[in-house]
Amino acid sequence: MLLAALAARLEEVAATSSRREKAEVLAGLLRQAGPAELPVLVRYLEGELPQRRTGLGWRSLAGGPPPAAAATLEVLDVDAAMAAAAAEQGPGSTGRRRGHLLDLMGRATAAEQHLVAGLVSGELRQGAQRGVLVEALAGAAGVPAAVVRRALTLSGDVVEVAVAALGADGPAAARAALEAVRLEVGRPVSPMLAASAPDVPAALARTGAAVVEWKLDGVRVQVHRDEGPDGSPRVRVWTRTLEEVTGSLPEVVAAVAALPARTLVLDGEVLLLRPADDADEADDADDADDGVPAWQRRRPAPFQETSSRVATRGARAVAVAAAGAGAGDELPAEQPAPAGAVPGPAVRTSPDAGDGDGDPSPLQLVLFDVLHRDGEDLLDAPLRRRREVLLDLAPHLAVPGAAAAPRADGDEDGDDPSAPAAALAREALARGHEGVVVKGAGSPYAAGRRGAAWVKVKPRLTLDLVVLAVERGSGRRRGQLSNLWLGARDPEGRFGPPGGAVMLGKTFKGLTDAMLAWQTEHLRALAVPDADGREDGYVVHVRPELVVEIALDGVQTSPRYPAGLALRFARVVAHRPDKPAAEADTVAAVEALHAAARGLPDPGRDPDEA
DNA sequence: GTGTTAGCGTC
DNA sequence: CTCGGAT
DNA sequence: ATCCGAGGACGCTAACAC
Repeated sequence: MLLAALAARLEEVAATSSRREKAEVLAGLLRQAGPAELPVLVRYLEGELPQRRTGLGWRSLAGGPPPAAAATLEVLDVDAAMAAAAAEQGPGSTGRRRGHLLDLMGRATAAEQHLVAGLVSGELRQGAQRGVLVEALAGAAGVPAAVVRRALTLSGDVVEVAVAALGADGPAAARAALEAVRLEVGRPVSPMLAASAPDVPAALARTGAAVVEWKLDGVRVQVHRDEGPDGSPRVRVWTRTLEEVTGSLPEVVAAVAALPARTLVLDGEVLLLRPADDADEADDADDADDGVPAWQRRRPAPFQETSSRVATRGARAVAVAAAGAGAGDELPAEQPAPAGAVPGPAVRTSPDAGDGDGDPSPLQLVLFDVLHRDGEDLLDAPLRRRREVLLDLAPHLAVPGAAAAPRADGDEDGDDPSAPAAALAREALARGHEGVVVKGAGSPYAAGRRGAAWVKVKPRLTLDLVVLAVERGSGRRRGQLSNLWLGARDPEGRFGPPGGAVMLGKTFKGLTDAMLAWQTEHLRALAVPDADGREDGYVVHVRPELVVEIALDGVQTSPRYPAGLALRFARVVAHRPDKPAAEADTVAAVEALHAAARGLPDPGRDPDEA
C-alpha cells in the first residue's frame, strides 16, 4: 500500500466528525492491506507506531527536509525507518535516529510528511483511535463490533485481533476466530475501569447493591502466575496500559509466587506505605488486636514516591526492593524477601523513600480482584464470588475495609442504607487514602470498560486562585486563550514581591466553550507585555486580577514551582470576576491542604492554640 | 565527572 | 489522571 | 454510553553538553 494512499484516506477521516464515516474509511483500508502490512497498518490507523519507544518525538521533527514531489513511499518503508530508529542505542544514537527519520521525510510528499509527523509525535488527531478502529475492524471482517471488542479486551493486542478478524476466510470464519480468543495466563487483559461520582449515595444509586473498597493512591497492576516446565511459579506483572513491569517489582513477583495456587490472574494496586510507627495512631490501643491487618494501619506515602519506585527498573529495582523488604512490620506471607536478591553495600535507596529519614519502605501489593484461578475463568462471575475466591486465596492481601453496602434504594427500617459505605469512605480518608470505589456486587469483570459497575468517589477540594497568564490553545482550541497559569496570593512576599502571587500550576480543564470564549475576551483585556515587550507570544501574561475557582484532588510537592507545591488534577469550576484578587486564597492555605493530606499539623497554625 | 533534556511512563 | 463536546 | 482530544504534575532513563 502506498503511503500517499493511506495519507489521503486519513485526511478524509480527520475531515469528518462522524465516527461511522471514519470507521467506514478505515475499514476500506483494512480490506486492502496485505498480510505483511496489516500489523503495521492497524497501529497507524489508531494513530500509533508499532514500536512502543522509538526515541523520536516532536523535538526531532523540527527542521525537516522539504517534501518530495512524487509519492513513492510504501507503508512498510515507514515501518522500516521506525524500526531502524528504535533499534539505535548508545552514543550518537540520537543523531542516527534522527537520520532515519529525516531520510524518510526527504522521500515523503507534504501529505505523507504530515502523517509521519503525526505518528512520530503521537498527535495525529484524526478523531480515530482504538474505539473507531474496533468498529472498522468489525466492518472490514463483517462481524458485530461487540465480537471484536470482546476479543480485544481479552487479548489486549489489536494486531492479534486484527489478524484473527481479517486473516480468516469470510465473516463466519472471522467470527469463529474472534470468539476463540479467550483469557490466557501470561497475556494481559484490559483492566476494568471506574466511572466517578461526587459522593457515596450517588455512586450507590448507580451500582445498586455494592461492595465498597478503599481507593488507594498507587499504581494499578495486573499480575499473572503460571508454572514453568519444572513446576516453579512464573510471575509477570503489567500496568494499566499493559506495559510490563515485572522487572521493576520483585516484591510483587515474590508475593504472588507465594500464593497457594497454580495459575492466577490478579488485579490490584501497588503503593508505598509509611512504617507503622510513623503514623499518629499510637494512642489507639485497640489497633493491634482488632483484626485489622498491619498494613491497613499504615499511612500511604505520597504518590510521587510510589511512582518513583515503580518506575525504577532493572538491577536498581531489585536493590531498592531488597533494601525495603526488611523495613516493614508485615508478616512473611505478605511480603517475602525477593528470591535471589542480594542487598549489597552499594544499594542506593530512592532519595524520596522514607520521608528523608533514610529508611526505605516496602512496596505493598494490595489485590482487589481475581480474573482466573487454576484453570477457571472468573471474568463473568459476579464480584461477590470473585471476592470470595480472592479472600480464600490471599486473606492478608485483600483490599482494606471492604464494606458490603445494601441496596441504595432498599430501605427497610428507615436507616440510611449508604451509612456503612459513607463511614468506610471517611475512614479511608482519615487514613490518608484517596477515597473509595463502589462496586456492584453482582457485576462481572468488564475488562476495558468504564461502565457503571465500578464508581470511584474522591473528595473535591477547591481554591480561589489568581490567573497570572494564559497559553494559546491548539487544535480544537486554536485561536482561544486556553491554558491558565494559576497562582495563590503571597501577602508576605515569601516567594516574590510582597502582595504578589506565587504560581502553583496550570489548567485548561473544566472549561465549556462559553467559558473559553469568555476568558479569551476578558484575558485579552488584561494582557501585559512580556519580557520582550510583546503580547502576541505563546504565553500571554496578564495583570493578576481575574480570580478563578479551581477544583483539585490535592496538593503535591513540586521541584519546579517556587513555593515547592503544585496542584494535582486542577480544573476550572467557575470564573469569579466578582471577586477581587485581594480575596483570593493564600499560599498558606495551600500549604495547609498539603499538610492535612499528609496527616501533619497545619504548618501555618500555632500548635498551642485550640 | 556533573547537570540538562527529550521521551515515555504513572496518576 | 479530568473534563466537555460530539456521536 | 462511548469515544475523543484538550492538556495537567511528576519521576526514571539514556544521551547530550559542558
